[in-house]
Amino acid sequence: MEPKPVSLKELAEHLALSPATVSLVMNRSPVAMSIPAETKERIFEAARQFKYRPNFFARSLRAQRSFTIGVIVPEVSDGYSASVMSGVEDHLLQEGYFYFVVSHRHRADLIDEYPRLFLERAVDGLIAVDTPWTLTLSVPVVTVSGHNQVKGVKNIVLDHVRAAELALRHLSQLGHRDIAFIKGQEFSSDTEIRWANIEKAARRLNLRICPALVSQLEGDSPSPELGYEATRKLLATHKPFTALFAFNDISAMGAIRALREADLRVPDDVSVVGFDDIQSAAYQNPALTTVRQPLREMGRIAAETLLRRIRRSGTDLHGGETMVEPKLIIRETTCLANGAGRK
Amino acid sequence: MEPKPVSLKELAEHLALSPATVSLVMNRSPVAMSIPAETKERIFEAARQFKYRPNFFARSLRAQRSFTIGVIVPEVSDGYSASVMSGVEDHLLQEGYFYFVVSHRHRADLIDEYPRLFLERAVDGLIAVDTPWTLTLSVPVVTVSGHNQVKGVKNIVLDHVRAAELALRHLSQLGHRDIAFIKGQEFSSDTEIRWANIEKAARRLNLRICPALVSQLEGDSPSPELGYEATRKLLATHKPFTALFAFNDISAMGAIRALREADLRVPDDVSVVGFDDIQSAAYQNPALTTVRQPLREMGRIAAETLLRRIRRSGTDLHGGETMVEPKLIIRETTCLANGAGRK
DNA sequence: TAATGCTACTAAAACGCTTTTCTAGCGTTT
DNA sequence: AAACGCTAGAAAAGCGTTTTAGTAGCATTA
Repeated sequence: MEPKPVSLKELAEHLALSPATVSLVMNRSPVAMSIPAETKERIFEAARQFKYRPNFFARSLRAQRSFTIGVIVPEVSDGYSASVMSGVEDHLLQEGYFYFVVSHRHRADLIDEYPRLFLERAVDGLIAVDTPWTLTLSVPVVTVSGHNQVKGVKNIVLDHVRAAELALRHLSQLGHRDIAFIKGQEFSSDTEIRWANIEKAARRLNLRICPALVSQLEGDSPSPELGYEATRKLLATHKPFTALFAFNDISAMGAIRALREADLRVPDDVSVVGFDDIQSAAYQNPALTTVRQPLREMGRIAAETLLRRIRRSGTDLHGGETMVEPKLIIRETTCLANGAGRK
Repeated sequence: MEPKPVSLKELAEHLALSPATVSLVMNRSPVAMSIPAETKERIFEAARQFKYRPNFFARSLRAQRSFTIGVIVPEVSDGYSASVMSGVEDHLLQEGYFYFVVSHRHRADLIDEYPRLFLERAVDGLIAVDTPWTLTLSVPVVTVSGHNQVKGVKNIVLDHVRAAELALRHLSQLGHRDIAFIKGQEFSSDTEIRWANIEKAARRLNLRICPALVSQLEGDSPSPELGYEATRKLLATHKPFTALFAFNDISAMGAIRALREADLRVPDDVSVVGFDDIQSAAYQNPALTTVRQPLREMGRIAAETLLRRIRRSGTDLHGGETMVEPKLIIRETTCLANGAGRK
């Protein structure tokens, strides 16, 4: 049990100095220049001895700064958000900031309410991960995978042009022509841009996208179940395909299970490409070929960007994007398209 | 952009009342009983109109309460911690609390320092997840999977007796006698108790544990790589085994890969049992048989327990445990032991 | 008629810090 | 000797609340 904390006033009293002097010295204020080294040493020594810690609220109340930021994600226990948070944390703690986390679970009312609550808690800024963002707040905001151009809000995004290109070129080079797709949920902020770029890349590569071979994730559970369902629908059309590009690794896992249940071998009958490269992707059986997003890196960049904006508050609050590059990780779920059709 | 927030004093001025009155009414203090309903209505109306929000720091400074708790985990992006946090968050936000998260990544210095930082930030309590805990602090502490009996600290734990029993009885009933084990890392707080109970359960079931068939996770990466390495060591002994009980699902995934590479089929040649039942366990290929921990539930219980303690601060701060029950989830990685040996 | 009680509020302290402005005492310059 | 400048620190305001202890004015009671 730590002893009852000592206040600045008590410390000053013990030193026979005024609180002002002690505060000035402790904060290494330029005003304390004229205080002789000997006195300063006495103060530091006493602070050490009594384990003096400035009261956080008193300090924040004065300074109107909390050294706290808010992070809003769809769901903490989702691997995507968690990876980003890990990067955010890296940078933030190192800079003396703490952060609050909230999960909105795609409920529109919470997406609206939580930023307000953050503001009430006087956060110095906030980071929205994979969350549709439309507000301009009185504190800096940075998004990860936000695609709205909101005044003053900076988006950290993946280079989706390149991501689509990487995946489709890979499949195309393996000889795949009949490619099925699983799009993300409506509410997922990457869904739209990702799909638009897939269409563009397909056109460039002369691949035809068959509408019957496009399925979509539905529901907001972060489990592979959704990919499983989406793939069952694809299978139900009885339209043959030799490759499947899933919205993320989680849904790719569900897809593989659905394919297996339909007696289709992966990759021999159907090649599968995931997205994200989460931890367990490499340890799937077979190991998942996927487009890696540098999620942790994106979190770190978001945190850096946010702190920079907090520090030079006022200046350069123009929005815009910072792009990071995807990388194709080829593992075992893709191979040459053999005879085209099946069944 | 929200308008500049209005203070209590300004609001009072506008109403031609004193700040005290407004505060009393806003907080529904019993002292405000004598204020006529009409005046109260005026106050509420003005508050609504000006979007009055009490300044968080000023309030906390006065009340010495922050409505914030600290959560310390080994690593946010690890599925185990994330699931627990999800449960913690559920309860906390609903009760008007926010929480800070920090990851110590098994660095002893951080395990020491972060609680101090939390205290500086004036958290009302804290939750330690899968983290060795020895401190008695001035605020309530609850652990998830902590096994030290620390004065005043409540541990939320799994019923490890039953967990070991469930897994070993299952394997035993399938005819397995040569069972290999992967223990957790030294630093993982469940490692010791889990292993002790496995030994006990084995004795009860008349299973002999061969020391050569006991491997251990090493390193602090949260990836399946560690289970892969541990299994390679097991394989290197050339001692035959027909079943493997891994420390968690992640390491089970690595184990399965190592077995496959050694041309061993799962489950035909070796049955594998995991632990935790993380999201993707059901979607492994083959789907993982595992001992489910109700992680989210444990998080919720931890949060509830903590808030209860914060509220009746002072009373009943005795430690002790709250136990939750595991459940065996039988999927596809276990089957009857065929001919005993192999190779 | 004086004491009592109620109603509808207010005054003021306190929470613990930061920061600007001020000052007493001393030595130095002109 | 008056003016100035420096050193070493102190005083005090202010951040925005909460809360305890009043109090002015009126009606009721003894």
